[in-house]
Amino acid sequence: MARKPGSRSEITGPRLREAALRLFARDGYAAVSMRQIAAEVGVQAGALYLYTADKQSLLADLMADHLEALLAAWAAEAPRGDARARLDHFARFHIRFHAARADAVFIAYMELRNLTPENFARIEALRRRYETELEQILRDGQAEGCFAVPDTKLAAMALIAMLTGVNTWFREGGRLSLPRVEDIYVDMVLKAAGAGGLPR
Amino acid sequence: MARKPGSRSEITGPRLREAALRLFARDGYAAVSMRQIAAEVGVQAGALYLYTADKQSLLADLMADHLEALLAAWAAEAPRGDARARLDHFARFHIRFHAARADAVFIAYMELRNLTPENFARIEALRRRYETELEQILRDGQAEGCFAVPDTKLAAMALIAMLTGVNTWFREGGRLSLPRVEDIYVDMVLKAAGAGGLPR
DNA sequence: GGTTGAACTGAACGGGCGTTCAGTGACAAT
DNA sequence: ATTGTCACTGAACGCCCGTTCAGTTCAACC
Repeated sequence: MARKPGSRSEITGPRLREAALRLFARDGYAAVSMRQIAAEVGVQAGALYLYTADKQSLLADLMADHLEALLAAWAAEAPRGDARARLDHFARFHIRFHAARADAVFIAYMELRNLTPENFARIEALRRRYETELEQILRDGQAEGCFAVPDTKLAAMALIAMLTGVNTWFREGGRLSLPRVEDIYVDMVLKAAGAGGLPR
Repeated sequence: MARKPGSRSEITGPRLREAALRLFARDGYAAVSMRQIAAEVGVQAGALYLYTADKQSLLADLMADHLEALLAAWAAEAPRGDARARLDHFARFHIRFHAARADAVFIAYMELRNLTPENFARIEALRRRYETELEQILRDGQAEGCFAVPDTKLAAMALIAMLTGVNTWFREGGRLSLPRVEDIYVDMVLKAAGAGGLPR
């Protein structure tokens, strides 16, 4: 037996990426073997190398794709208006987007140290572009006088850490719905920025 | 050659733990071999098993020791006074304690999935005890009427995520001193809790 | 100074790792 | 019906893994 009946690269390729994403998120990059991934795909390990150069670039590509999708999704929303409204929008967008892709988010935050220096630089640049989006909102709000933030760079990182933290505990079907969680976090984010909370 | 001159268990034991802590933090539990740790200690791999039952409990013990030290240190500070003052104190304590033990903090947050279920339960219980400390402050402040938090449980996790995020970027000798960072974060934490910021 | 036991070595165990590659069966085009 | 190529197998490569253990050497005590 060599080629499997019905096998096609447009199917196996995506399946490889899905399996790798799920397993890397669950067990960690270093703890997952190519043979495990192959078993999940339903293929022998050697066949994976038709779809990725090696294990390292499989990880790097998953991370880069996630961050590029994040930036593209944010660019597509392109909120206008005053800084307060844009910060509200950013917080909701961040929670929603990250909740929908928990595995990719987890990998993008946990597996940075398993990247080669070149791949790390590529990924880190993407992450920084996203942070800058938030920092720009904070700077604008500071200029408009509607925020009171001691340091926009620190505040940007603090708020992103807070928002991303949702992923560590949020589970669909839990005590709170996602829109309710968004409300609560938007309230805290706006207050932390000195823009008052959500109207109650 | 068998026993090394000058070797003593009171020395090798701690050295094993220090090496494991540093290497686990830098490369991740799964990516570090017992032989690497042994080389760092200056000993053959087999000798490590005089000091730890296996690799897994080496990790679990490092994490448990860290969290127990955290709880003990917080208990020792035992702040009194109104909720606002205690929240201020908590934020400063958290940043200071975590900045001083970056490696242990990193491991305690990143290596949870490498624990056996029994060890995970042990560690998770310790972490939850710490979260409860903060939540109690928030509940007290809510009762006193000096905080305005939509959900104390979520707020506790949000604030801890924000405070722990300092460790991802803070480096001694950078743009901001640690006391200055504490001030900035205390301001954001108090505001997020609805208690106004730091007086300026 | 002989004895005891703690501290450690070095080799071995069975197994899994990432990656390569010659071979092979299934499909599409002719 | 034949051909060509695509998708995949299965075995192999050299290497490293966590852990065990018989043997060796040093330090301390009597």
